[in-house]
Amino acid sequence: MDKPTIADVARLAGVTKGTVSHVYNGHRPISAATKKKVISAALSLDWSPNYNAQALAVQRANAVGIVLARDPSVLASDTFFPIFLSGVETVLAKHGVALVLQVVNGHEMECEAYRTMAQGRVDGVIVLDLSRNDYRIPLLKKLQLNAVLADSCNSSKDRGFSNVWVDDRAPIKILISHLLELGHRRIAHVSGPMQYVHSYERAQCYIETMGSGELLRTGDFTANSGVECTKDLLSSSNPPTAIIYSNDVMATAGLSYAQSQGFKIPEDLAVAGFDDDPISEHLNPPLTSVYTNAFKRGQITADRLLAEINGALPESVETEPSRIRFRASTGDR
Amino acid sequence: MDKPTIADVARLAGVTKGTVSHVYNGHRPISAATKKKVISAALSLDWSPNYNAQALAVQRANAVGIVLARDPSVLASDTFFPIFLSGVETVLAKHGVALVLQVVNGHEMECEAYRTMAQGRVDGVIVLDLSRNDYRIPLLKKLQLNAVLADSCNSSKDRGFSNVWVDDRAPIKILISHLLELGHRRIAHVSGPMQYVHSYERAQCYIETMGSGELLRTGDFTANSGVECTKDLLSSSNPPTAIIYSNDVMATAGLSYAQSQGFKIPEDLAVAGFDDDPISEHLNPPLTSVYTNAFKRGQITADRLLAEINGALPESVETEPSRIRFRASTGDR
DNA sequence: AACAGCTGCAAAACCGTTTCATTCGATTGC
DNA sequence: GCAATCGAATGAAACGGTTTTGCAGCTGTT
Repeated sequence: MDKPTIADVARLAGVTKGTVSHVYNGHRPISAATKKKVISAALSLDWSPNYNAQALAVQRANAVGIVLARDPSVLASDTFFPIFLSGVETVLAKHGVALVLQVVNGHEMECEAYRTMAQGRVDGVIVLDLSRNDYRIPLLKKLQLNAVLADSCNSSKDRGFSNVWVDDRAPIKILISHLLELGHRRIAHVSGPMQYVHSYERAQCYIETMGSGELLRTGDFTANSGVECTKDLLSSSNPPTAIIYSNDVMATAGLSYAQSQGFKIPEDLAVAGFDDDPISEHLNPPLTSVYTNAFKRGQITADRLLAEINGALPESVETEPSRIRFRASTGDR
Repeated sequence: MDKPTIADVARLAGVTKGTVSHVYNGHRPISAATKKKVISAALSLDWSPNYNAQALAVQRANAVGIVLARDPSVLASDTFFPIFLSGVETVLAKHGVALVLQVVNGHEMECEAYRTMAQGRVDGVIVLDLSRNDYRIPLLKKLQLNAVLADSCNSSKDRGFSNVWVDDRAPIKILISHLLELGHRRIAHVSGPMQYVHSYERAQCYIETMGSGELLRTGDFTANSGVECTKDLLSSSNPPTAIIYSNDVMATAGLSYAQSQGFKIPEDLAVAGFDDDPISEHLNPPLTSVYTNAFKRGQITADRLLAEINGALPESVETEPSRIRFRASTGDR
């Protein structure tokens, strides 16, 4: 009734545990005859190697971790993460590696999560939502944990970790110049929290390109903050004619608010988002957004992490540039 | 430089490994003096027990699993799951239990995922997206895996697993009677795939309450299918004046499509969704939807699973009934 | 003073697998 | 025909903890 062990298989096959092990991992040549005996014994007992024992013996968990420090409602409206995750999983599945996911709130719990992961639970972690001067970097180094950072610029030269980055400035520049061509002069930006590298890079690029931060508002990626920032911008004495939001949830909420106040989109106000939520092209009007290829980034990130776990050196790799999906909310198509 | 082991701690404290172990798990009384020695030794070495070794010894992984068989884009637009997950994690974190998540595509990979989880990687699983006559139920029984099902009706009397269920019929009934009161007579329903219990229950209740399935269309929870079903319904010779969708993504896409065709919402068409996506109340018009309290359901589900892992018997528990958030898309507020 | 009953720790066995040094037997080369 | 070689299997020692057993040294009772 109890789960059979390798010893049971060995006994039934008339060989030793070591031989059974070698049959299954191919680290030593085994004669065809014994191989057959062992396999049929294992099959008849319905045996498969115990994960924890294996992990203990080879000192490898065959798992990687992701720690998310996010509020549930922010988590819910982020469409980047689940698609990124799918990409990660396609790669992990191919190598029989599991993903352990921890959603935490607060600095304390976050550190704790990394710490327990470092106790042999995972072989490495993927670090998302990178902050400028992220405190996790020294922590991870101290824990001697393999890690790959998902970054928004090539800032990790000397950090000793791999990073898989995408240029978050380029799409902002393109969006702005496109809006300028359409005749817009007062272009606003609703950013995410500035501690995040992605929010910061986008906002910084916006300021540099526009030459001013007058029409910059800082949101927090929630629908609520999208509405609040929009309200603030539109009620000013010299309101913008276009707003670029740092994600689609804020853009959608802002757009809907503007509509409810009688603004015609895009005639009175052009709107663009970021991350291209699958729903965005089905809104009314369809929302212009930046497609960041989250799936592929997930795959590349996982690939790098596995490589590093297998001994490769840290490396900085740039992923495919984001592309802009121009739609009716900016007057396109 | 290498990670310290329990033996290092024992040596430094001048005791044996067993004593160190007892200090940390309290299975035997230890004198205050030794306890102090051991703890200070552990602290100075920065030791903490190795996860795999512990798991092997106590035959418990201290982890639970979730396998999701979903297409990335469906995963991305599902807001139920991330919030449910947050609820699960709050409970797990409190008990130091990790979550291993596997996103798979296809029956084959799904079985494989459950199988590897059963090899000691997790102590139990949470089963989502239950199908009628779900093939996973016999599989899980065969694998002798603890499991809690997230169900949409109390159908699991004799299945031998705990289920945490919510009545998905009640909100449909309320929605329909509300729409009837508002004068609607032709009320349509866009469901999810009928193999899922939740989709089936909602659709079945819809048919029973309306007395006909004439205005029932089957979608797949994607924005695209929301548009297609809506197009089909609105282009019929006797179109509905109200549509209830089985999730908010389809509802939002359908609503936007109707608007783009010149329908005024809610005057020409009333629209309601399901699951109350955080963005829904910020749409234009705000979307009436069914709030299912995913966070709490996650907590309750995790609690049951942990109880069962600790020896409790399977049990069927009904969670707090869903409540309807009436908003302008149905002419409320 | 003898004996039972505690208490607190040491020692050893165990969890299920991998790995490493070794042995055994069959070939091969000279 | 004998040493050297080689492939295949063995047995024991890790891996890093937990749990059980056993023993020494007290305490307290009669």
